[in-house]
Amino acid sequence: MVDPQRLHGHILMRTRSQDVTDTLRGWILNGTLAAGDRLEEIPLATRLGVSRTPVRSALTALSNEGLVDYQPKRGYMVRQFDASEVFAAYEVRAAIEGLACRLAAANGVPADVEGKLRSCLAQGDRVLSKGRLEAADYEPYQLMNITFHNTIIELSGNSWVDRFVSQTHAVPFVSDRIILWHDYPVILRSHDDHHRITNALITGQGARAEDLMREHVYFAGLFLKENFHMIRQNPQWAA
Amino acid sequence: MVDPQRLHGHILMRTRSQDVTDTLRGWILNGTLAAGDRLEEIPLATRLGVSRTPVRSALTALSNEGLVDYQPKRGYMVRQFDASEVFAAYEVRAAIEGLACRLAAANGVPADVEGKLRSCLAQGDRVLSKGRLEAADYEPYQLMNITFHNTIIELSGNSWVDRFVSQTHAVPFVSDRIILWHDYPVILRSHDDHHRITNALITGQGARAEDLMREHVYFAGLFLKENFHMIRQNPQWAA
DNA sequence: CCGCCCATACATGTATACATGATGCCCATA
DNA sequence: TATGGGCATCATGTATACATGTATGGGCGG
Repeated sequence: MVDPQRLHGHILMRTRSQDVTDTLRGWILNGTLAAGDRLEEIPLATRLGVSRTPVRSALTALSNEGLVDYQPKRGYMVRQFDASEVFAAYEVRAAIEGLACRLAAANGVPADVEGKLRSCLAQGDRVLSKGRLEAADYEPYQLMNITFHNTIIELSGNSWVDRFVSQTHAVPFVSDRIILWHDYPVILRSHDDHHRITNALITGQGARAEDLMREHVYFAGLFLKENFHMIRQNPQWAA
Repeated sequence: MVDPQRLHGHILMRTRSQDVTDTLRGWILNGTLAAGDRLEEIPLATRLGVSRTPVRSALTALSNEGLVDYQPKRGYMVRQFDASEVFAAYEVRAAIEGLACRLAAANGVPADVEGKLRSCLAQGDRVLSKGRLEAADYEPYQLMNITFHNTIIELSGNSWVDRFVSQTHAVPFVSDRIILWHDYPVILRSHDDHHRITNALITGQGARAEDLMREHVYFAGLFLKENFHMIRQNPQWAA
């Protein structure tokens, strides 16, 4: 991926609007701002030490991302996502990431990408070989999982796949960054999917890779749905 | 669908920012603003008779929609979509609308929705029964086609499907609004797909409906790709 | 006592002034 | 002549003042 900071030899500026957007998105995703909270421009501007302008810009952006609801002259509100909407996002993700696998298999897997995938597999194997999960393993495993999925998406060469999957990630609870740690066998099986998907990709079995990925993502959504209420109440159980 | 103009008994205001956004989007989609054109705030503001503020707001929104490229301190540019990117959008649309069919079939088709679909079929049959296409038929056929697809998307009950398909439509040339009229047999076959899809939906054949819709949309993309250069040069051939 | 209406307070929408970084020209120098 | 640095210009980023629609609360009528 091209470094988005550099282009034409210039170091692209980072504007306050972008910073504020990222900050507010973070606050929404990590729960600092709860669903239903009103987002008032002046208090936010004061809190962030900027004027209303970048705040308004950020709210517009977040509204376009779908994270906040907007009504003219009535302001912005942190959007409420219920379980069915979150699950619906996984359904779509399953279809799109399945497509990504099919395309990736058709494109063929270059040696360096194969190495990257195998490295993800090895890392997951290492973590899971202990027969249980420890807190220290959460973050590395998350990163591995993100890398694995992103690698395939990138390999698909379809920018829309990337764009839409990114959008589904920008929703509380819908993310590879969310993993439920309390059920070791589920994670074990999930990582076994990674093995089979990699195998299918490398051997050019596009349809098989697609089916595997669809189920892989779909089940993650199903599992999340079943545990949704629990997670809402105890966000620390997910990471 | 709920009337977005009304909520809580209020008639929602329309802001200049929204008007400007819609105007500029229109100018981009209909070619008034060509790919690669720089979008400068002050000239646009002058041209539209507003200040820079709503223009900036609109440009931010269009940037989030992906219609314009943005680089901090360097401004906005109408995005260039090449043939491969346009085709990539159809690939994704095919996967998502296929999913919509599967979900719709699983949900079951209420009588009124079935009536709507059958009415679309009948209208298409009527237009095509003449054995050729006349200019006067373009717009009704387009509207029928849009209605048909939207009905299924709505029936899927998955808001993300709706959202993502809408996003792919907001790209020059990727739209049910674009139909290539010069090849009657292709349209005839396309409408035959509509018949089979409806049949599959009503009889609850989710997998069949999905496969049919995937191919239906995929082929539209393929056909567009093959004729892309022609259309670029003669936009009037598409409608 | 309840409900409606209007006035006032306030948040958001818009315009504009000011700050800052990008672009391009000019000229000095190799 | 080609190249590179510095300065002027201008578009964009931000702050703030002003305009306008919304919502709350108190008073009036039923």
